[in-house]
Amino acid sequence: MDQNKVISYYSDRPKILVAVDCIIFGFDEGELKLLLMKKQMGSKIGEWSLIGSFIDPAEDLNDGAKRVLKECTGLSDVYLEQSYSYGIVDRVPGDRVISIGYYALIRIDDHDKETVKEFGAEWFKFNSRPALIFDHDKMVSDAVNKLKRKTRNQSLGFELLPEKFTIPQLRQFFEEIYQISIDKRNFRKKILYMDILKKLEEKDKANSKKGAFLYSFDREKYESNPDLKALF
Amino acid sequence: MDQNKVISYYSDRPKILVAVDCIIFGFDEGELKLLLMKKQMGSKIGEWSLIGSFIDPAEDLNDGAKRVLKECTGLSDVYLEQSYSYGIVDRVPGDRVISIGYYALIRIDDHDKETVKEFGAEWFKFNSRPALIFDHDKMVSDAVNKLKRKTRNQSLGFELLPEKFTIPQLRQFFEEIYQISIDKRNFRKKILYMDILKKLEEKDKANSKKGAFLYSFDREKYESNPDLKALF
DNA sequence: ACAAAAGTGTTACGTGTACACCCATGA
DNA sequence: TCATGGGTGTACACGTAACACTTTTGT
Repeated sequence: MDQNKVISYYSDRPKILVAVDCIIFGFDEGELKLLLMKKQMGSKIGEWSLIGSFIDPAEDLNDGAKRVLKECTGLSDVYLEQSYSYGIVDRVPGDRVISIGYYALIRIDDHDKETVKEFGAEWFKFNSRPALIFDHDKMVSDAVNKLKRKTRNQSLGFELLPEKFTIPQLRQFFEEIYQISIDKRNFRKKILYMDILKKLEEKDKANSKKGAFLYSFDREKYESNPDLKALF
Repeated sequence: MDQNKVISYYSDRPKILVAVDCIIFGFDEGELKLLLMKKQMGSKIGEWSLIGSFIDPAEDLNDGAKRVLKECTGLSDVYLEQSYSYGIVDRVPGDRVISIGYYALIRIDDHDKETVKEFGAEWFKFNSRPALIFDHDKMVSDAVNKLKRKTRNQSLGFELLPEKFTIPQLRQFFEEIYQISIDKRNFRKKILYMDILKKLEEKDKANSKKGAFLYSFDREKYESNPDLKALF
């Protein structure tokens, strides 16, 4: 028996269309945002949808999601994670398409606004986004739930914020994601106690005359103490 | 424009084989167990593998996973949840197969031992399971991580335990899943305080002369207080 | 009578939460 | 000088963790 030869055993089995859809989050002007586009082909042309693509048989799932992200934002080094797979037979009318959802977190400042525009994509405030085609609304809500869990247990929030941010900004970020209000004294106390922020010498005076000190996320310190559980 | 007609738009796109693989957990004799089978077709015949199947284009993903579970255990009303999707191009040598992992929790007492035997499946202690084919070991470790998280935040443990169980058994269950030891006084105090267990009049004398009272999970009470976070 | 597991309470400590005032600055 | 957001400290309540002895009963 030739154990090392690689043969196809399943070439006769029925195959299925596989797609990835990206739930792309951003954070800007104190609000959670979502990148969407108008559907340009197939059914439901002109309606709003997540940004996705079919997967080529020669392409890894993850690579497919990265490709989509690169195509529509120009970015390639962003936080990207698989969220959930959607496999109801008639989720896309007329074709059997399984879709794997990926959610991405990007700093809105960083990305290439031209690419987005050319691509026909648009940023929406999360709380006033349009209804989406197919099961994409479900995909979004699943992804935002993962985002909530992850921003709480891991350092994920920092992927959405700019490199330099103030503590009030960071607090606002959590307040927005969770739709709650957080005591500013306790928040500052805890986040500084965690010792995962680097205080910079600069101040950001965009929001007040006094100005708030800027901080940056200290990834090294974080690695040795990855527990953000009790922030609020 | 005929908006209601359902047409196939993507029939020319390349398709991919899609499979589901089930990570089936049980709990018995104080130990976490895993149901595995010897591969019977394709490559790697005779090596241990998760129990899976290809998905038919006319079958929902979830239904495929349910079908697999029914075929190998005879059970259809069990806890079953999607865990993660695996899509590296060469994960299965010779064919492009995307696999969606599902993990199931079953009460070992309940299931049909004959069906399992006929199917060629076998229960392994989690800690002394054999190496698995392809990326199935990764699938198992991803699933057990989800299991840990879920048994902590939700009531999931009760899906693995028998209908009636003692408090020492329940504690042993958590100790096994997390590989830690838990103070029995504190554990009892907390779990009873949560008020999600019904105390029965029977005792289980299997493990001691004195006997331990049996309890059952009170799903109704749980629904109104689904917070198990602080058990240990 | 003894071995083996079940069952029970109290205390010390740390963490979370609530809360009000001063500071710096630009207009 | 005043309006605005930034920044600070303390007291109390609560939950967690540590810990040792008694009870029951089959052999």
